[in-house]
Amino acid sequence: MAEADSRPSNFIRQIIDKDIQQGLHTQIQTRFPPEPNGYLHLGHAKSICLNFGIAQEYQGQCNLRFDDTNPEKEDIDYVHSIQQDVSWLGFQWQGNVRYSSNYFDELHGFALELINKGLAYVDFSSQEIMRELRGSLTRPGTNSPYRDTSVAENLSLFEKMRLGEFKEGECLLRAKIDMTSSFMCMRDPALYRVRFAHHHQTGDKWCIYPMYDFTHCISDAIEGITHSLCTLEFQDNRRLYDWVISHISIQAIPRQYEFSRLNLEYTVLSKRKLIQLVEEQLVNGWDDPRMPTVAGLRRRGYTADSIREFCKRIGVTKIDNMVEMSMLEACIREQLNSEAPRAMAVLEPLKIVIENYQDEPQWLTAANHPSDETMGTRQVPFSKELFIEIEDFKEEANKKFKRLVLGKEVRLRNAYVIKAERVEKDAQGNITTVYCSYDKDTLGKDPADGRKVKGVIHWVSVAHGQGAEIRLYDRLFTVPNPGAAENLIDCINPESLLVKQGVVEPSLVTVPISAPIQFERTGYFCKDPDSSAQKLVFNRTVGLRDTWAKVNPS
RNA sequence: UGGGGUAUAGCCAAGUGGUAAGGCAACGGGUUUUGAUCCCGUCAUCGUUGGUUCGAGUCCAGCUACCCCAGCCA
Repeated sequence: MAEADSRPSNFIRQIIDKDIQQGLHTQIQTRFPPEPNGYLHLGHAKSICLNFGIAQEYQGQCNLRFDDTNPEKEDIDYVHSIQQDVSWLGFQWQGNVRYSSNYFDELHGFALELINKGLAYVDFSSQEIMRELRGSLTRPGTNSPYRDTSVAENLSLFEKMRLGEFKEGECLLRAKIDMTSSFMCMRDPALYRVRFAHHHQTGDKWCIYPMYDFTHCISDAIEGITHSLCTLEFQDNRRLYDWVISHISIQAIPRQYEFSRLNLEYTVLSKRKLIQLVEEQLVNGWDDPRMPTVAGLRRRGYTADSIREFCKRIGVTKIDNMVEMSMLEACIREQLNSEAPRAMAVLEPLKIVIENYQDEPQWLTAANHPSDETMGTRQVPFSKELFIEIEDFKEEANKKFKRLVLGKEVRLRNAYVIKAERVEKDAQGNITTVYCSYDKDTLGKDPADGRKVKGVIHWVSVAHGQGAEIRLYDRLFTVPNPGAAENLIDCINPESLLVKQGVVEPSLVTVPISAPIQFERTGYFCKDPDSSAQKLVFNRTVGLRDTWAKVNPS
């Protein structure tokens, strides 16, 4: 892939350039901070490419940090899959994997500092009361009756929280900021809540867990993060991020910058909705090839290169966006066009018999790539009985149809020119066999008499072909923006997965799992992990660009 | 009706006061034993109104549209 790329330009890099120019930093430090509550998807890939990409470019470092402050939603399986996906995408984090939970002791200490400064208090208001006192977007909030509890009392209360003396929901630690702020997140936000939950990293050590807004900025500061990059919905939270950092005793001053999250047509990129798809079994797990997850795309046949290229092409801005699927597809097609060896496979077989071919089967030589000779050749068996695609034959057709037509000629890819002589049909009138003749002087050359053969079709020898299950994927949803729909299930595309029982040339039996391959005239495929010695299974990664389908929709 | 943000082509996106990059898509044409690839060509005055300036996508003001915020989620 064209990696000889010019350095991407975006507003974040411009900020960093300026910071460096002003001598603010000697080294750039970023972080990728997923919550381990699901698999990584393309939206995360965008963030990963941004954060790790910036670190690479500026000779800095990027940390991988699990933002694991909510044990009820998180799971160790996710921390494993996330590490695997980041590595697969081609990035290496600095040192060990970090966890926000690594800092629970320090976080606790900073909470005590805020209490001691009279900037945090324990509130026993019910959730309903608290919501009422918070006010609304246009109406200021009202101070809680617990707001003026003494420091000593708060210290004691918070310690009791930590010791498990209060029930979940009974109380929480809040920052004392401003109940009239126009930033809702500044109206005395929660800092710690009580949760008697087992944590995948800290076990049962804690029964109080810090909130995101309190944790993230401090974790950034502890790790020496210089530029903390997140998505647009955290813009308001930046005020709280800065407030926390400036009211505790910590040296580093990380700065938060926000960019717009990725939206892709005909899919969803929200962890909540992806979890729904998996849990309600609308797809076959997180790595279902229809999923926009890194695991799903990988199984589908997308390469890490192509995903990185995609992230480069979509850019980084603060503009709400909806990227077309064609952008993603162009990235994988570009790479696979140059790298995938070619082969022949018939998805919906129709038998043809070449009546004047009386020889034994012969092995023809076929190029593995039309323009890259270094990819070599392979042998393809040719015999009297072959399979071609059902859609590649018509009894009659206009001249625009460049395939096999009764009484006309067509080129068999890598082989001879044949002519359809007659058809055989079953009782229902379906064509069962097409009888043909071949021109034995057309192997590797045009007919000597100068007649032109317009079309080329692919084929597989009946006797040598191997049966294969071929899975064709289409968009998961029927609407461009399923995320905006009332009900996700209503817009699931019932034809997002079509299974064909096809036949493939023998060379495909031995291709490794997940290696890319182009089925000529059909698309790019890869062998699925479901394949076994008894059963071949191929996934279609993406079809070939098809201008014929556009002028001739079936 | 409060606050925070954003508006450049069908989509993504450069542009940082000097006369609108690039990619995707689309549409023409050429090559082709993949209706693929490849090659050539076509495709915008910058949400809107006004102002400043010799000169405005870039600066200023008003207007409009869209997104985010009232979790003990992140």
